[in-house]
Amino acid sequence: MKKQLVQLIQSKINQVLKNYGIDNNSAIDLQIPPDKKNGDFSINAAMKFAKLCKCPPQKLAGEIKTLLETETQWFSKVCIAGPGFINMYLADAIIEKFFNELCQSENLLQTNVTEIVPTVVDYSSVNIAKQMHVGHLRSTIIGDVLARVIEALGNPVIRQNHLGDWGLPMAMVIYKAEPVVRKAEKEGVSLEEVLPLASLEQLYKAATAECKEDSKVATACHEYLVRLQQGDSELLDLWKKITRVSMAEVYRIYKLLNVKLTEADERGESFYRNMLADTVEEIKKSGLLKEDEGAQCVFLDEFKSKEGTPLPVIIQKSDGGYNYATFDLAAMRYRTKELGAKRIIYVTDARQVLHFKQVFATARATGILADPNVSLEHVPFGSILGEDNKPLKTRSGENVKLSELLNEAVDRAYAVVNEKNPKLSDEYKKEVARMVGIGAVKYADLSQNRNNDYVFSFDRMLALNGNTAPYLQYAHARICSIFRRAEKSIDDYCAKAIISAPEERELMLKIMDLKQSVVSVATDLRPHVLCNYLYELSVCFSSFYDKCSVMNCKDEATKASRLEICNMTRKTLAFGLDLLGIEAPREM
RNA sequence: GUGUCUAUAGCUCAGAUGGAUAGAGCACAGGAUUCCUAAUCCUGCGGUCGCGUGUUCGAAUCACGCUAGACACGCCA
Repeated sequence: MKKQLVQLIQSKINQVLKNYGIDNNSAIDLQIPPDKKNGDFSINAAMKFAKLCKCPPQKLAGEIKTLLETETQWFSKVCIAGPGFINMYLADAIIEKFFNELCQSENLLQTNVTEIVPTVVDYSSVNIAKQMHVGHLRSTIIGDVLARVIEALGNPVIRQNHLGDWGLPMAMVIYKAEPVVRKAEKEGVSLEEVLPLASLEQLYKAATAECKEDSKVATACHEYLVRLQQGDSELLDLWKKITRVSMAEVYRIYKLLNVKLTEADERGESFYRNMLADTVEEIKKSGLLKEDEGAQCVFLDEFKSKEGTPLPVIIQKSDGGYNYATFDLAAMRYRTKELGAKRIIYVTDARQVLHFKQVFATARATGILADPNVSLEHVPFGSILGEDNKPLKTRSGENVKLSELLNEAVDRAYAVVNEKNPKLSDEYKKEVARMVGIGAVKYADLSQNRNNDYVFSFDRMLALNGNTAPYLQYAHARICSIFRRAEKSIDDYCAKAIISAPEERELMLKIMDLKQSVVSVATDLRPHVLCNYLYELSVCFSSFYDKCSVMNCKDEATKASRLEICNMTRKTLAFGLDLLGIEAPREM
């Protein structure tokens, strides 16, 4: 509806501007006035163009208004307010018309794909032999939402999990784990049993400590690294086993989090290990590679450190090894060349902004991108803080394990479900607790502008009121409850929607506004815009629920219409929540 | 030292690309249930948009300066 409306208004404005000899090409911004009394939509074009036309904004607004008023099937009222705003009140019939069209549509987004952009989303990026902790939460869930949203708009999305699965830390773990693996093999015990991720992490920590104290261990680990890099088959075999054991646990958490990453998306650092030398060669061809203090570096003018000294991007270390910049460059080359990416999105914490600025600039300057027009976008996010406003840690100063945090959320959610709806079966309560608890953690994160740090609080995220997952889920469950009462199938209900109350009208308009927020998330990569929309939708629904009874509605046509409005609300909510990777129970 | 980000109601936060009287939730005060889940709804209270200068018909939003905080700045990722 909005698209047609914009076109209509645009043509009217252009008609007026033509009289002033102005050819307008800029798009108008159709706004929703903050106060509903000022209409359904408003434009400020008269003020914008007043200067160009050398004409007072009020006069210009009047001329536009006169033209708009002729469109009686669209508007019930058009008026001028304030310094020259044009406020438009839609006719109920036009809302009904477009709403019913949406009801018939297969796709809630009514996408007509014009431009397909193959997109790589690089997120989660867990490390092998380390348990997931809070630090992994944001990348994992924000990246997952972005991938889902961009995909929903019709673009092919390639998820990439850039695992930390190579280098010295891995050599150290292999060094320590080798005897354990051998023993298990001899005894025929499953590796996951004797060497779960937690104990792998212990081995890594032990190795780090030993390397510091004992230079023999450090040397041994370094030898393992060299053997690994040379492709020693025994060590590669161990490496592979450790990776699988480690990732098995990660996938348990992905599943709990409802995150779509799979083994097919794994492209860790190890994947690029044989492309690094080539990448360096390619960079060398650009003539930008310079040796400095023994390391191979690229210096770019836009990056200066203190006192204006140049800031390098280190491509190859003085010992011949590579570090993360080179892996990222090799990955960019692979993604543009082999995966055909036109857009690459990196979801990492805000501390890496400089790194990505440098790596992006290096990639463009050295010409290693197969497609120089590829859009490279870093999506930074702030930290999760504890009550003390410092990065969230346990009392002993350790990182908080993600599995423990999620378990606590589910436990707390269970307590609430148990209190609020004790009649449910225990099995179902557990199911609801999982959806609500996990949903709450995810929603609390996603609903915040990702740029900022936020303080983690179970109490706030599990609140039943306000902008929280349980509030949205409750709205969804209430709708399902109505359909159970009405004994109608919620999955294929269909009726004509008509407006008989202001709450219905507002809810219908809100439902039709879904696409705008989804498009905004795909463009600006800020999931909280969608959260905000879903919250407002739920508020509209709750208000409707209160004022417009469905079951006690005597008029059959109105009742059927309200059921349809409920149906569309539920579909929209469920769809939006699914884009956020959050499940919505039908009863809670 | 240089750079990036942040500062909006008592608290937690929306308001990017300039527009109407700056919005929500929590908290606080009051009200609503013979009726679909009250896990709800409605009303009220609450603001020098960190400070200052500038640009503009118009600034929370843009520019410059200042203050406070977080983070980053060569061989970790």
